Amino acid sequence: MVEAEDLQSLKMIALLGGCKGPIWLSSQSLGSELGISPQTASRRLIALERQQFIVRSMKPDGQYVAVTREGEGQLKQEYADYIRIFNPKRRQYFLAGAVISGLGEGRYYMSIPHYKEQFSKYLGFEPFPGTLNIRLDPASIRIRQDLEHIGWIEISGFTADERTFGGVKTLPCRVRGHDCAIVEPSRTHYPEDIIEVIAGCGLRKALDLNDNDMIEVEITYD
Amino acid sequence: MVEAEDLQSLKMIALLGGCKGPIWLSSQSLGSELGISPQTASRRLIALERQQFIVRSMKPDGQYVAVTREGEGQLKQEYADYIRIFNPKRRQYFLAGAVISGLGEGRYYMSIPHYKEQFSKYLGFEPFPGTLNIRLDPASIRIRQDLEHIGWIEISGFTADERTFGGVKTLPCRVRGHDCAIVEPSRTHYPEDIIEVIAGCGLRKALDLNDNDMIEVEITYD
DNA sequence: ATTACTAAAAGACGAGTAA
DNA sequence: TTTACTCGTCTTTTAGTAA
Repeated sequence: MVEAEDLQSLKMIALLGGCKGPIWLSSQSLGSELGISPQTASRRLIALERQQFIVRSMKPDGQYVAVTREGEGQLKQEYADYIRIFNPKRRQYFLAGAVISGLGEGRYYMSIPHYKEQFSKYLGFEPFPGTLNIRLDPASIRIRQDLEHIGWIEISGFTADERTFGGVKTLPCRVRGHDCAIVEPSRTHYPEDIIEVIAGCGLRKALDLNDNDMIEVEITYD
Repeated sequence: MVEAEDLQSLKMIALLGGCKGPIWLSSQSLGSELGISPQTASRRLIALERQQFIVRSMKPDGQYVAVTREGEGQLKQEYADYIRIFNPKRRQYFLAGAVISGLGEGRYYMSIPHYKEQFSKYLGFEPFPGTLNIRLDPASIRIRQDLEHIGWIEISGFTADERTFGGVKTLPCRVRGHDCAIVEPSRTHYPEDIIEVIAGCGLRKALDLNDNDMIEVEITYD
């Protein structure tokens, strides 16, 4: 495995055109590009040459430096890693958090036929009357925020008996192999560290969950 | 500017899924991925957290780690650098070498009407009767090899007076602002550290070149 | 099992120097 | 000007330890 500093130097040489042909360098010029002393830059060049990542041609007042095939291979591997990070085939996110006791609101809404029918229609399962509430781990909060911008399913509200039932949005997900969905009111603000998950069965019982158990929620879309 | 080691660790966390959600890590597991000790891995995590490139959520037996927006920004910048290295708009290569005295062969061939006409037709200039010979710097030899695989213009040979004149291939290039072309026999093997360049005028005189002067040759294509 | 500290060992850094 | 050495210093690493 190539040293992190060597990789940094090699990348800089490539950025300066070292893959397209020999570039004119001095230890000082490379050093100032990298924010290191000429001595250290010189040592980096020696190290890269010894690993055959560059070839050098010394002149009295500097040197020609070019990236070799091996050097370019290293850089391409690195490039491939970044492609893997940023261009996954299908987008997939994870949330982690602890099971908490809800306020029973979910159960109430899930008992209302209008919502029940809509969820069945869009999610492919008839929601169990009750939600699993999860307090997100701090590390998950940013992901939760990112999820706001993807394709939630909107379920409209309605008015009945002079009472207004608000719209709800839902996002299919998986929890330990079960098809589930995150649900959330469309309009009203919701605590950003809590999610409510519904499923076709009672998750608490099916997964033998107790308060404070850690659990992961997987969201996939394309 | 982010430290090279920190970047390495951050990239590994991203590869493990840290941009898609919190991942379960221990200093030991990260250390073994990176080939460093758990102590160092722990310190790296602390450093990344202090720079706000990751958020952590400690548990008794490990930790959840997720890449923050700033951390992802750093990685994207790195990604952009690699894109710049490998996806330039138009391909461009450089060769560097020293002017040497040729054997006068070029002058002979360039005086033959058949070649002269063909070069004029394909290159857009009437070649000066003479070639500039360049001994490539060792750092350029790999680029020269890469150039074998791109689009050279083939100029056919011919037979006259019971003598066979071989085919020649040529590649347009620029030398200090002058439109030129590298020429080389199509069939016979040619020393890989020497190139012959033709132009519409006598380059030696026009550029005031003497033997051993260093010169760069620019090849651009799309 | 963890994390993260302290302290000794190893290694990297840059000033100075020679070619 | 270069490159690349030596050398003293400082940083980083890892082993050991405690929580």
